[in-house]
Amino acid sequence: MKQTITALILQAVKSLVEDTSSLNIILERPKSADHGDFATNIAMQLAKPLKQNPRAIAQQIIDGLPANTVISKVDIAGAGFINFFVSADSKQAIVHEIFKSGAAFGRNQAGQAEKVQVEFVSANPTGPLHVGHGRGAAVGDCLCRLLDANGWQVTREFYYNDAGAQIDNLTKSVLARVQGLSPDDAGFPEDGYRGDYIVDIAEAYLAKATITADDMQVTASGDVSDTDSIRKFAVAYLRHEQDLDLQAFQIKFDVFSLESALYSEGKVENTVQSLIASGHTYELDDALWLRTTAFGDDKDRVMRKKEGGFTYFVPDVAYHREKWNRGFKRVINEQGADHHSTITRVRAGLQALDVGIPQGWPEYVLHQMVTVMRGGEEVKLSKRAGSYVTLRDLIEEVGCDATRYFLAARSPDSQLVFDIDLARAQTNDNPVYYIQYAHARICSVLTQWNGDVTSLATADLSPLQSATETALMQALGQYPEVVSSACQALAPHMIANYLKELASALHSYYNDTKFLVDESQVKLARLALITATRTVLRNGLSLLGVSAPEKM
RNA sequence: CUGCUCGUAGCUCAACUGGAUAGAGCACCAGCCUUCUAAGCUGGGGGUUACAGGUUCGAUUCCUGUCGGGCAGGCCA
Repeated sequence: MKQTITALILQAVKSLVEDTSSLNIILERPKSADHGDFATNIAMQLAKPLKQNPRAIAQQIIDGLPANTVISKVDIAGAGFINFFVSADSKQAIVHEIFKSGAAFGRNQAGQAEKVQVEFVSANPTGPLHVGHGRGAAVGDCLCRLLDANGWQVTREFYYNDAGAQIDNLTKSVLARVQGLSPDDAGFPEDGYRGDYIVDIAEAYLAKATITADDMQVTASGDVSDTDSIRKFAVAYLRHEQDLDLQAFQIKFDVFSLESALYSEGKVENTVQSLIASGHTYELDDALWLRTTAFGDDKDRVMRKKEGGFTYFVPDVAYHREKWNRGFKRVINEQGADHHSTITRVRAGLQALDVGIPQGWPEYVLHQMVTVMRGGEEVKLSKRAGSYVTLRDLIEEVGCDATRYFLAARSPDSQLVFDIDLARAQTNDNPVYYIQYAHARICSVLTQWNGDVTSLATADLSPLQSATETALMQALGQYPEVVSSACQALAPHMIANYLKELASALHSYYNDTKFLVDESQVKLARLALITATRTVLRNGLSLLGVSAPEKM
């Protein structure tokens, strides 16, 4: 529809301008129904080069429009907008189209089945997942679903930082608990993790428990001085806990990558050697530096410390080189905004490898912090103090659907306030129910009709003429565009906003019009329309990973 | 101090990436169930889009500055 009208405008403009190649005809959907179904600002764009009044140009364009059956009326409005009113037939056609495509309606092939990897969550195995991880999980998973709907071949990946200082800290903390120490006792690690889950780990360790996580199985030795066993057990224990968190959130990963594997397989050392060979490093003060300033960083960064270990961004670079070598021409990292300073460093390291990795690779989607409120006060997220809201608690309190929706329905780059009392007390007022309710209402009507839904595919739609019906059909027609632009902007929240609008159009229709009327032709047309709406609600909700219940 | 980011109704958030009279939900007021689910609908009040300039036919959106919040700025991760 949009393309058809754009082509018509282009035809008309060609009679006014010789060179149309630089012209970008923008067709948008006006907010107000008075302004038609589509509008273009092309006349205003042309006003300057043609040195004419925009409204006069608009009139010339209208006069030059080829004959067609799509447009029923054209207006000039405001400073020179051209408003197009689409004929009723053309609007109704969307219903048939949805019946034809079904679950595939809204999907496109823009990605051309190319590989894309999305890394998200990637929490350190030092504690259960909290709300902040939940936001990353919800946004990341929706991004994957969006990319899939846009024809990409998606790999979901979780990266474990299971090497380094924080794991040492975890080990020390568990060791202290195993030896019967409490955080207030002398000898408990100063920066140790104080949460109760450390006690759970210690008890399981002493009970010689066996833990299965992803691809590994670990049995505790129970030896109170065996730090190596404690380390392995603690990491496995927490990975298992995180698996359960993700399971409760209905998120599955295709690949788990381990930082420790990068070391044991020599890939970190390899990357360092490559960087040295490329000539972008130098020795200073007994340390090895990478000249990241050559790639846009504000200062050079240490790679190998004086004492010998590598700094954290070195394995990060090695890891991303691996991603590149695995054939991902497109990689998206979904992370908390507190990691933004690593972006420059990782990209600089990859550039310095001189292996043809593009400058803006990988892409990043950063989400801002989640502030948790309880009892009108902010709950500080402190892993050390052990005072924080776990993702699993949240899911148990407000449900998986509501939690996912709440965390994905907002633009990632604005801060999010998660009021636990509100989410718990007003479960029924959560916007997700508004959308699901629309779906359940449609299901209920169809159940009472008790006819063959597939037969509606060929229903005569000409009775659909009212304002609420027109508004609903227009909303349905927008869905494919929303799927496309949400993917381009890497903005899953656009889907959530769209679904709210679609649900609103359905509820208005429901209250305004009775569907199960005596007159058969009218009844079938209306049922066809709401069935098409149900399909789009389902398709949209599935992009968010939210269920579409038939009863509520 | 420097960089990134955000600032929209009392609160939580939108605004199709520069469009027309800035929209929803909570909360407040007034209506709508003998009719398909009232977890809904209709109407009303509530705004100098933090502030000051600039760019242009047109700015919540882009640029500059100021103020305010968040996050970074380790040979920590």
